[in-house]
Amino acid sequence: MSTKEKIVDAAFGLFSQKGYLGTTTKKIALHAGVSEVTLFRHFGSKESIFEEVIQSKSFLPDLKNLIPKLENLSLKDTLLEIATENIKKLIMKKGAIKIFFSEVDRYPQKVKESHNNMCNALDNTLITFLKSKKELSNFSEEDLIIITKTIWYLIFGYFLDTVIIKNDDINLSNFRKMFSKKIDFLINGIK
Amino acid sequence: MSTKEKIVDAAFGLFSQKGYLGTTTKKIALHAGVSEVTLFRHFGSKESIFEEVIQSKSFLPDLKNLIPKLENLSLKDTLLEIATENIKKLIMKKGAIKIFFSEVDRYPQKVKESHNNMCNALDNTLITFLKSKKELSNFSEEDLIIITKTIWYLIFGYFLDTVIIKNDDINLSNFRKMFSKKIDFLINGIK
DNA sequence: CCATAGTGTAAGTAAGCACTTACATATAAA
DNA sequence: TTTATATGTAAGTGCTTACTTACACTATGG
Repeated sequence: MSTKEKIVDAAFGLFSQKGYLGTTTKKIALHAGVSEVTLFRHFGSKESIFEEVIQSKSFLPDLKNLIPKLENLSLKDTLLEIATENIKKLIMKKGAIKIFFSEVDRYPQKVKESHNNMCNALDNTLITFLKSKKELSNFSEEDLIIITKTIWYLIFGYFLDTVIIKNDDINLSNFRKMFSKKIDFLINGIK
Repeated sequence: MSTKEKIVDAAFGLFSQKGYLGTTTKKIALHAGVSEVTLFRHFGSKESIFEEVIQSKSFLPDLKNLIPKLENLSLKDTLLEIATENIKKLIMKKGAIKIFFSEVDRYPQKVKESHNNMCNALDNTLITFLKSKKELSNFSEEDLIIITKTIWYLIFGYFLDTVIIKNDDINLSNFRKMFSKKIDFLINGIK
């Protein structure tokens, strides 16, 4: 791993745990296993380390790779797979998400942009996919958007509640059990 | 308003916008319209100002006041009223919620505690209420918990997405329209 | 052998921070 | 009038921070 990468990795870990202001260049250097001067020689300032971190650690969800696997599944199983895949992704990117939340006001544009990209990518892929399901063929575009948001909020709400706030680990099989029930309710209604 | 209150209010505003480390005692004093020394005479340290802020600005949702109004409504309208009431509350407490999110790692116990209290209060009131609805009499306790969480995540997810991340204002009538559809799907199913 | 690029150590700088001290002022109760 | 209480101003202390400068070391390629 190059010196630059070591620095970015260390900075990422610290920023996500302690926030931007709670992280010192000294600690970044220490965690990266380099001297503080080296850090400034590579990046010039703490600010530009942060920018590099946001750029390199932000992410787009890649539902596209998942779609082939879903062709022959029922609507319920499909949604369950999508939810599982996404919660895994969220867990992997926990650090980045924490940074986004605590630095929203420091870098409003970047955070907003990144969030919008992420959501749009997710929404579009999911909507396109839902359109192709015969069970949902009678729904309007508008309705599908609402259904998509519903599913997304269920995943995101659970993630924030459990991982970010309670800081518990997610047990994937428990998550699937829970989510499976929620989807049941959504598909069949609670009435 | 007493000097103490002025200080706590100013600190609250700044903490929620800039975070704990991003807020200086100088700025708190300035915003409160008092001198910095006065601030230390009252609280002794920045830390204890923060503690006062968390204590005085944290909140429990009070669904209880709402319940009488809900007696004669349909399940759907009931849930819609509850959601509306809660999103209003969340908006009012936006600042406190922002502080919770950005200071989770600084004060894990307090934030966790506060969050758990809030969620439990909400869950319990809502579950008790749902139990009383005849439409839901055939559901188990476990199912009702899941339904409760589903509703809560829909509200919370929307709030975070719109208010915290996008920093948009919530148009209550739009929210109700959206949420009404989501509840329709939940009650009647999407199949 | 020499030049270059990347690194380390040590020391320091200027600024900002939480917090303190000393002293003056105002108000209101005794 | 005196006294206690709450405030303000001004100055300063000690610490930490991001960032700099100067110099020495090592490895690699020509």
